[in-house]
Amino acid sequence: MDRTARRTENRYGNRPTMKDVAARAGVGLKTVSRVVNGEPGVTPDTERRVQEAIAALGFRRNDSARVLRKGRTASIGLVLEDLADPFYGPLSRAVEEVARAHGALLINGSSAEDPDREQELVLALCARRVDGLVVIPAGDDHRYLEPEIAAGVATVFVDRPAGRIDADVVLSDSFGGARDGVAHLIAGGHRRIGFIGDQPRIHTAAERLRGYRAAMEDAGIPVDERWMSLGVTDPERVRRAAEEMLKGQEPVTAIFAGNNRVTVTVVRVLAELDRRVALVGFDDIELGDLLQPGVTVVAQDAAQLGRTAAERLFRQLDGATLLPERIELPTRLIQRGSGELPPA
Amino acid sequence: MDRTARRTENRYGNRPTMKDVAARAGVGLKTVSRVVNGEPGVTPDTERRVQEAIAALGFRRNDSARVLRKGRTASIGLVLEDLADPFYGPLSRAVEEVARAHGALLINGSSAEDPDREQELVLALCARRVDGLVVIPAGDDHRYLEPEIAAGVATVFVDRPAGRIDADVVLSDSFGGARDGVAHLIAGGHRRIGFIGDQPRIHTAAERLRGYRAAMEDAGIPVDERWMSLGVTDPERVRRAAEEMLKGQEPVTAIFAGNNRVTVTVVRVLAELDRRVALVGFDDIELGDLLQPGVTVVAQDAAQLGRTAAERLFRQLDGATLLPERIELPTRLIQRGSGELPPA
DNA sequence: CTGAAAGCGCTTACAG
DNA sequence: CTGAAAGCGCTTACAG
Repeated sequence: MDRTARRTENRYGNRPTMKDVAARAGVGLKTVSRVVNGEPGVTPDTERRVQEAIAALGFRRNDSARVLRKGRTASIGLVLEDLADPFYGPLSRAVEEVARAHGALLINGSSAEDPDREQELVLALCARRVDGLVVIPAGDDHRYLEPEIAAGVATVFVDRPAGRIDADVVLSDSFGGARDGVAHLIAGGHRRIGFIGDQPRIHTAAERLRGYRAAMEDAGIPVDERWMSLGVTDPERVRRAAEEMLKGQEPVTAIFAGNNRVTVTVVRVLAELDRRVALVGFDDIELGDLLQPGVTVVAQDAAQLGRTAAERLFRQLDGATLLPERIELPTRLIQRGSGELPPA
Repeated sequence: MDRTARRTENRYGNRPTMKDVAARAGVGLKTVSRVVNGEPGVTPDTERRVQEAIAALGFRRNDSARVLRKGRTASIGLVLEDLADPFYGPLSRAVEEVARAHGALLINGSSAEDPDREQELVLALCARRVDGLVVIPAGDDHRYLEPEIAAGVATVFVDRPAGRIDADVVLSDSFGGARDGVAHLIAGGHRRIGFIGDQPRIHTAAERLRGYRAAMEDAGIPVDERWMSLGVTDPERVRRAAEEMLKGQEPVTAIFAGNNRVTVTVVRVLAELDRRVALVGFDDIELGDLLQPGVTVVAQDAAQLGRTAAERLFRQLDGATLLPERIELPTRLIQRGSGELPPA
């Protein structure tokens, strides 16, 4: 190998380039490019010489350079709240599968529910010139994305709509799902029903609360302010909220949990109780069917959410001129026991 | 919105470049570069003019071009088996956090436990010139990575070692963890203990089986071949395997489940049974403490696995000349009831 | 069938 | 303090 003194201190660690391959094979640069990209118009003999040089040098095309020239990076960005939240697992995988089918790589990052961090991450992805973005927004003002979208970055929001810009969004029917779940509890005879949800600035949390209120109102049940608690979903806060509604003279007899994180903690709190309290949770949870009682949930299809968003993204990229659309997926009530417990 | 005729057929959608900014501000290209990168040696007045031009044009630096020139992409690749598997959630997040602390983005992809797909993905990442790779390998021959590593791509394997190359690896003590878990069952009086694990070609599966055998041998218990079942971890296969060991004259009285996927299915099978069968699972599972009985597990720290690997990766990138190392993290037996059930 | 030249949008190395 | 030239490793547009 004569690669030692080739370049001074190495970029990309001294990798051979098409130029090196061309020199070794005794052909022009463009011929190497043709062979590497499988373009026609190279005689078998020339091709063989080039292939040999490629193998001997261990050449691998630098897609960074290719991207610069071609203008598309064949990569998309996925910004979500927390890579470790089980809700995003199937969603991420679905996005990845669609991306893969379109030959694109997935750049993944978490906003940690922080609008500034979301923006920082999104703009970093734009600076890398991802072809498109799938965003589960943390913030409520996405005007910072306008120049990017105008410049051609395909963008689809998932799970929550964009703020102050008009963009595609794919979401679950949070309002309807919560309303149905709460109506189910009411149908079971409950009147004092608690709602524990995420921070009210988060669209899904607000929508689910709205669904809760609608179901209560439909049934003519006045809502006590103490039955509703919105805030961060860490176990301590949720635990306090649940305990608060469960004590006193007139405790709630049922709880609607606003998402999977809340449900898990409420299940823990209820397990410690000496009386039975009904529970319906938004989002399905693993093993929820094997608890005693099984956890009744309003399930949403996270994979379908991701798939729909990613497919929409690639339709944008394929040049379809689409007007921004709002796609809402239905939820499904799964009865497993906890939501069918009668009032104490 | 005027998104209809938004794109012509342009590259990067007609974005302004540093050249455009320079022209508008009436300065040289290099001055724009200085301002954009916060380099010193620009008078306040010049800087202001450039900033105005940047704002007016909506300029955003193209990191693709920057990368080509600088030689480092400030991105790392993470290849795992399945983005949707809860085991990888905390691991991914830990890798992301370390990457973020080092100013790098994370490109994420699944191998679906297919060696060819792993290689394809890894090489695609190398073609994008990621600075480093964190790989949970699906295959057992990674010689294809040799030229990449020689060219300077930092590489750390996680959860399973690399095959046929000498590379850093961070893993949990699968052998010791499984041995301890099985020894715990034996200490509880069990002698007919089943082992259901992943495909034997997967390192962790083989190691855990070895741990099972070691514990049995230490206790002087001859192992019946029918007590061991290795294969894919889809629910159908695991269910059949469990049912097989649980029937007949001399059924197993306890099962050791080789990973979280297996545990979840075995829990389901045991829940349908009219007799109590003990269970210890490798990997912790959410809500495992709330089942009846609670699921005893050999827990590994997935986040720590990811964090350790990523930190090691960046130490490589920071130029430390490190010999390939094998870092093994301890596991922890968590008793919750299922592993303490006596033999029938 | 083949290749030299120009260019993608930046940074580097250098000169003023 | 400022900027023109060269170059990163490819592809595009063109000419032979």
